[in-house]
Amino acid sequence: MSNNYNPQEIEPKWQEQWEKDGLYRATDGSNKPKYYCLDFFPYPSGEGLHVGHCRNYVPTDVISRFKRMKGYNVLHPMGWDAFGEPAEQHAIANGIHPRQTTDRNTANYKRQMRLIGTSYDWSREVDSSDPGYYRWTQWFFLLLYKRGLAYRDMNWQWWCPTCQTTLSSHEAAGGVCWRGHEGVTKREIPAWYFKITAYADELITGLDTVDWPERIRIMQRNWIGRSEGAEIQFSVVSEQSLNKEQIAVFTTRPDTIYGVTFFVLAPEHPLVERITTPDQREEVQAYIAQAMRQSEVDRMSESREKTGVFTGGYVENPLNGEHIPVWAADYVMMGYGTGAIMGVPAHDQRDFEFARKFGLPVRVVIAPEGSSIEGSEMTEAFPAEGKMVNSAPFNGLPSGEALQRICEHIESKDLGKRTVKYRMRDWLISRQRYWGAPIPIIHCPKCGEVPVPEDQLPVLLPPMEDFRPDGSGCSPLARLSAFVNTTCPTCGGAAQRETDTMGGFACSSWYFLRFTSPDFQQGPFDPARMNYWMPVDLYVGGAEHAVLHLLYARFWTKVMADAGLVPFREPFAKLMNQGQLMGPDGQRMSKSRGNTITPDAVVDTYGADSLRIYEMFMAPFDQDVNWSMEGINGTSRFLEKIWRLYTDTWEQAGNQPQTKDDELERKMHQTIRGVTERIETFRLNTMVSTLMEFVNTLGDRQRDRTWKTSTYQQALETLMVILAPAAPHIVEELWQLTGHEGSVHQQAWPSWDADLAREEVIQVPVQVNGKLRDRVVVPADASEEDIKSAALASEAVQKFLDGKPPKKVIVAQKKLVNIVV
RNA sequence: GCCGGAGUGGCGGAACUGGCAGACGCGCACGACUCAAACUCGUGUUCCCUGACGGGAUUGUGGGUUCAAGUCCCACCUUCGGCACCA
Repeated sequence: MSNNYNPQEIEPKWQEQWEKDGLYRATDGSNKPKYYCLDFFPYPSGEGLHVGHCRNYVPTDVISRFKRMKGYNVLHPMGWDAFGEPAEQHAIANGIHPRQTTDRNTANYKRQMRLIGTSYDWSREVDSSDPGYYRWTQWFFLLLYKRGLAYRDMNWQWWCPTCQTTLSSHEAAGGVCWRGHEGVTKREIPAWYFKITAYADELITGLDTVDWPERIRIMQRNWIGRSEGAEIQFSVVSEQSLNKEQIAVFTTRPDTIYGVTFFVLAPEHPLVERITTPDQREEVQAYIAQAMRQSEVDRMSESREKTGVFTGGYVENPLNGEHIPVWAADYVMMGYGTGAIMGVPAHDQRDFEFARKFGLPVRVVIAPEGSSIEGSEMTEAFPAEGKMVNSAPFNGLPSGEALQRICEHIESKDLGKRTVKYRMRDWLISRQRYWGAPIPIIHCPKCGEVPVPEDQLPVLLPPMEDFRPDGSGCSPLARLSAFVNTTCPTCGGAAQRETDTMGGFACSSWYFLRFTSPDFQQGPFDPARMNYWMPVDLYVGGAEHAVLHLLYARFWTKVMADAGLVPFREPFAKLMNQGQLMGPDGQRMSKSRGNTITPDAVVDTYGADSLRIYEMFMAPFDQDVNWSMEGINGTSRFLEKIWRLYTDTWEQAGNQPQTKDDELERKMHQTIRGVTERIETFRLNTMVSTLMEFVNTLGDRQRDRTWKTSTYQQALETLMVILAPAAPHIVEELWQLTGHEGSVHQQAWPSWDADLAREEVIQVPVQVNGKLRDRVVVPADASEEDIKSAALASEAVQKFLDGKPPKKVIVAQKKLVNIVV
């Protein structure tokens, strides 16, 4: 046992052996407790993995290995989110079919994941672009359709001219498509939607039942954007007093209704046309034309200066009968609420800016407690609560109470009602692209929309030579008459297939279920196995999916629960987000910046175990950190030190008489405790430093030549086992070299003895007036009284007492003594 | 603007419920080994004063609570992320 540590030799050897032995297979129907540890479904890009991705895969692997040793039946699967625009875009750019590039990329990802020693159960690998998989994605589409949660609508859509496709509002956030292309615009196209808004409330309340980072839960709540308020009907003032046209506004502040001094319609609002008076027509039309020319993005980014135009029309305030001028202005959005607002400049900052710009009156109806304000003198709106003024029957009430009273009044007079609005829109699922799961719908001239019968699934994505989008607003599939032309499943007449495909987030909204039974043919998953494994116990991935995938998957799960398919309403019990790993230059790693560090390069120089340990050691799991090439030297040295420890001392350590080393034994139990607790709480950086301290202690024994004890040998045995999750290869090799049978990864995790871990003597710091002056050493079982007298007896302490009697002596839980003079 | 996280040595970071600030590692300096270097090992390494003993200061800034504050409270600064005319 004298060869050198050579990770490049031993790592592939063990990876192959583990694979052959099926060491990481999850067992269905075992009576062990289960643990489902899942990584976010990766999209296999052509660039392959860089060390930043390992920040996700290494920790989940450590947890999985640890849980197995703790006696759990662990499901730790991996698969590919293979459909989607990026694969197709790449294929178009390089003239290779996405099937080929996808297969090549997944093979590369898999190779790299093996390279870093992950323990995935590859027998459960799934690929969302495989017909055996997307058959069930289509099946779920039909489930949603049958439950009234999928519908086709003609509407203005977000459109990315680069991707030549429509986008969901989530994917178009900020005017930049989620692939990073700027210039997202709107286009009127029929498209399919999922009615996620039907679950808006439960998507908020469900967040209270899961163990997720607060940050993500807040982001989801904000995204859904629930606001309570009232819809209030204003009637249009017109010559013909019969048949007064009603126009509703949504407001969260019905208490400010007496402060309405103008009324605003979104430029797209259908009423604008009708309410505009002849003398204002020209001006209004010019304004609308100008507003419509700008994309919604420009309208938002321009934000500051308000614009608008008076229509010449008036509406009547339903509470006090006042006639209020109606304006059209683009700070009101057609897509939210009713597309119309009541302008209350005194109590809303946006309305205030608008009023000041156009010289509209500002009427205060809520005064701050104990003072008064004057509309003409205000420099900003007063949005807070206060006391009602200028509000006829409600004057003097606190505004919060007035809000309720006004709502009651409005409801009793049938002028409106309390409602809840959400910022979140329905989920646009149509993509006018090739590389996705075809939407399983047939358009029949006689029967209308007809779902493809389940026994005819999957609707196969047909092979195509040229699948470039043509800008027609239709998917390239529309050019394939053999695909499009079919017969209606209901009437048997000639009909056409839907040619849109589903966006990739459909595929990833249920994949975690497929892993429980990837071979199942009678449904998307085997109910028995799904019941055993689900929900996911630990879900780990980047925070960038906070409102996309994580919201969609929760939505689908709730639909499945309502359909009786699954017995839970939240799929991911615990979620964690790894911190980002930046390049050495502090920039996000990317090929174009040239700062990418690949696991291949690192494994080649240092080995996978060094990489794994460094990934954990460099920073807390959820913290952003820069890669450092010097830093990894340290973890590499750590493993070499361990290797030498065994090669130098193992053989003789095994032949020692039964001599004990109490201090080392204590350190060993403390280490087992430390490592166990730190893995369980995901503090993997300090788990590594705990192991380093232990190895340093063993190194001290070797150097001092005090290592020839049976305790030392026990310590070496223990070290292999507790290091196994973090550095699986070196430990497996040592396990074999030290003459053990089987795999170290199948050993039981050791327990610690609290008595043996306890120190016999303790060092108690002594402070005088809060400043450290001395430390006294006392037996661990000393009473507080003993500690106190030992502290007072200290020479250094006496010096600072300067003969004066202590005013107060505090002995804090045997941890510290503070003497106050 | 609003919401959330984070500010600790030259660097990454540690400090569980308020109780020895700087664990562990990197880097650096000196020493041992070597003809020499690398590796390895040892010693030191927050800053200031001191030859030393020793002392003082110190967790972004300012205040507060407490016997005791990196940790709790208030205000502010910086920085990173999210949202951003959502009525």
